[in-house]
Amino acid sequence: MTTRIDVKSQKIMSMEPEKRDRVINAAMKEFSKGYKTASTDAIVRDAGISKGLLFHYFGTKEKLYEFILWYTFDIMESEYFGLMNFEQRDILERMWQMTLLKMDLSYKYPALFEFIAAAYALGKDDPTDEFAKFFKPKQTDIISKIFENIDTTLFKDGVDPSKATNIIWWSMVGYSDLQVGEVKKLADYQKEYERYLTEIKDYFDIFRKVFYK
Amino acid sequence: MTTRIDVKSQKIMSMEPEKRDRVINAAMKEFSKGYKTASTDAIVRDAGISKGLLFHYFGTKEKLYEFILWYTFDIMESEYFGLMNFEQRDILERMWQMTLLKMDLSYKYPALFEFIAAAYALGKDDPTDEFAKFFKPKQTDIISKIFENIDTTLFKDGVDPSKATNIIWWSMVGYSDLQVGEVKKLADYQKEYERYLTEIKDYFDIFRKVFYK
Amino acid sequence: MTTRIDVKSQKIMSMEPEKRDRVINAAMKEFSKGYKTASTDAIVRDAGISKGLLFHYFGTKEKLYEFILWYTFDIMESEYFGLMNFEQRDILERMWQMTLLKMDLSYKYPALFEFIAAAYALGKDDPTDEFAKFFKPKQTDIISKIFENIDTTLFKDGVDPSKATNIIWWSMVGYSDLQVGEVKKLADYQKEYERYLTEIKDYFDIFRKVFYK
Amino acid sequence: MTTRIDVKSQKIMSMEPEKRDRVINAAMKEFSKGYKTASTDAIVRDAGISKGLLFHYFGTKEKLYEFILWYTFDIMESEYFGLMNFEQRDILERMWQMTLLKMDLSYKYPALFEFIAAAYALGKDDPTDEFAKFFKPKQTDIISKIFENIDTTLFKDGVDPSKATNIIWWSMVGYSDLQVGEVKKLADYQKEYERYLTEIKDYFDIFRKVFYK
DNA sequence: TATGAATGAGAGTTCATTCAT
DNA sequence: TATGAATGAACTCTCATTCAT
Repeated sequence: MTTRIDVKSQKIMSMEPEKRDRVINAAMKEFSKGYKTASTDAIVRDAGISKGLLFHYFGTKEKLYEFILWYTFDIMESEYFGLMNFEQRDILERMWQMTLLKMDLSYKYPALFEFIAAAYALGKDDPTDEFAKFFKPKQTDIISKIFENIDTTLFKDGVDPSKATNIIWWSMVGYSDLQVGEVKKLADYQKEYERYLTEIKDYFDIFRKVFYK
Repeated sequence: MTTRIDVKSQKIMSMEPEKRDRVINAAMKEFSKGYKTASTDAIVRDAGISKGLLFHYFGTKEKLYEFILWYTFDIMESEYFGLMNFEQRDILERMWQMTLLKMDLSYKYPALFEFIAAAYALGKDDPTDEFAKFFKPKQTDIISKIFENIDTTLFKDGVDPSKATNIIWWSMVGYSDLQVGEVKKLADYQKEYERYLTEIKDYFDIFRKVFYK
Repeated sequence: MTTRIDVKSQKIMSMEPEKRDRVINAAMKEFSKGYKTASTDAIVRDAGISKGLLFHYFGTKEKLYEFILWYTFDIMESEYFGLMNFEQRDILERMWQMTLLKMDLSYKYPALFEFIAAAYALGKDDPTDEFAKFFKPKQTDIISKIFENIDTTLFKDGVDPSKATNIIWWSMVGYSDLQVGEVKKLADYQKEYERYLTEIKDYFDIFRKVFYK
Repeated sequence: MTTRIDVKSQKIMSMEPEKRDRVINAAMKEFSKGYKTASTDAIVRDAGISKGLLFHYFGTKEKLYEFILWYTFDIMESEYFGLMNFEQRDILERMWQMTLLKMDLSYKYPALFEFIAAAYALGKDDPTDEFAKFFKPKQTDIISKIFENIDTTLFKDGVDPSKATNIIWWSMVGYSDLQVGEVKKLADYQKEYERYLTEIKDYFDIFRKVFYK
């Protein structure tokens, strides 16, 4: 299937929400190891449900994976890109928003970005190639929207705004990857939240200074 | 085992070089999917050897993986970091060197950087956790060496050289990831080589303009 | 491992008893061919279970073998040596008891003594060498207990009781080996039970006549 | 095949005798572990020849095993049973001869009796069932010849000569098994030779005393 | 819904056997 | 003869999936 799944209409949605969240988080965490490496046994153990129930709701491991993929995508749309204010034409302000939203999401779905990273790194591991066929381009669309309609007049003359924007983006990604590596437990994260924020702000200050008029 | 393997003294080294390269490249390519997903059947098919021979030389899938890990590391040491001129204290020049070296390596070992990326992304998938225990820190050491003893006087006042350096690094990584995604066949690569080089040079020009005095 | 396994606490003990017995008897029978020759396929076919289930309960062929080894040992302790009356100081009476107990065991576990014989003959085939390390010496201890504290005054003067005892023991073993070779099916065994008993009694009569005062 | 092999006319006999003996002894030793467990690699390593050569001479592992089986049988016929003096009607004298012959054979072919014991214990392991079909009955024939035409008048009245003979036989077997277990190295064997002989003589003295008039 | 014992196709691994040299 | 690298069928073991309860 290449078509997008309607996450809301899936069987799993009839499951009691608290239990459902356990399943989704367990699956997200386990699939961060890659599709094949992920064990359905580990998922049910972590979620505290039986093997049979998992398959009652999802049918196959592949469908479960697909569900998590689109569920993740929905979250990204509604709680990440959807919350962004694209009226803001200052790309640095726009990205600062993103940073805040991303940090909130990391807090809410601890395995979210690790899962997405694994899904990216392992396009070939994706059995249906669903990710490559639809997800990746879609993600790219959204990302390009981030770069659309920005106020290029803010940039110094002689600085290509598109390349400068890439640099800003890659730096955010790079910093964020560092963080993902460091952050393992929620507790740590809470303690470090402020420190991370300050540090990111420093980078934005640099960008403002060197790229902007 | 946490100890480094002496790649040169492995059984496989007694194999006829042309065949050996086929095996190594096939394994590198297949393991880019992640350890578990990689199929020994696919490796032997791709390398044009029998199942038995693969296991005659490597014993287990895990040992084969470990070999590729350290083989990769050796390449990186001798043909990447080892060839860098650390006398060059201008960080932009230093990174320009790296870029050229990296492009040559991509050309020689088509699956090299994809394999490394997968090994990074899937630390948990690494059965021996060899990568986490030794490889990653070692890589980090090398990377930090890249940032050592650079000429900070070249930077504009008010630009933190360490953060600026990070930005340059992340941008290179980001650009390189884009490329890895695009480049699939050797033919394409050769055609695009010049274009990539020009584009990277543009980024370096920007960095020089905005970060340097 | 050299340590003894607690047979009662093994996973297999949670299996439904009737099925468990089928598995144990099938394994005992198959391992009578020697560890390597024994096929897990044959065991599951004979026991009427699936491949997966066997490995669910035992993990590896080796652990299954080890289990059977110690299970056998437990039987021998509790249903053979444990039931002997060592108060009886007349060695011929003592061995007569043993003979009866052994015949009952053969009846209950058809492959028991064949398995033990194979385990003895193939110490080198024992992958863990468990048998050599612990089982054999232990068996020897028990056997020596059989020869302890016997009433040597019953023997004629000029007959070394220790050597006479050895002769009795070896004769029992020899006769028993003959029987094991002959007995294949339970049906036969039942028919022949009485005949065997009478014949053994004849040998004991001889021993009594020639060795005792 | 159920037919006996003519050992002398086998391809291997054209091999240089010294090398041939190395092969035969290595095979005998290795097959003492049982047919399946025995490794052709171990045999060629031990014999100091190449894999190819072994298969050049024997074709298959099974044929090698069969050869060793019949070679063993030939030895037993020509250097054991063939050397016995069946004119001697005193069963104790007859068995004393056997003991001496057997000890000499153990000395000459260190793995001979271990191999035979394994072949006996593992009739089922014998892939062709050659042993069960022909070898075992033949052996039994020879053994029964040992018990034929003996002077029963030497036995005390009231002692069944046939049963007494069995007792003597089983005792010899039992003692011999003990020895096989103990004797591992040739050096040891030489040292212990005299001691073994004396001990066996003691047993024969007992038999003479208790069974004979 | 909910369980988890049971299944079997598929993957890794071994080793007798072949064959180019 | 003699070699040993190479082969592939057969074996052990794994894990997504099913199904009786």
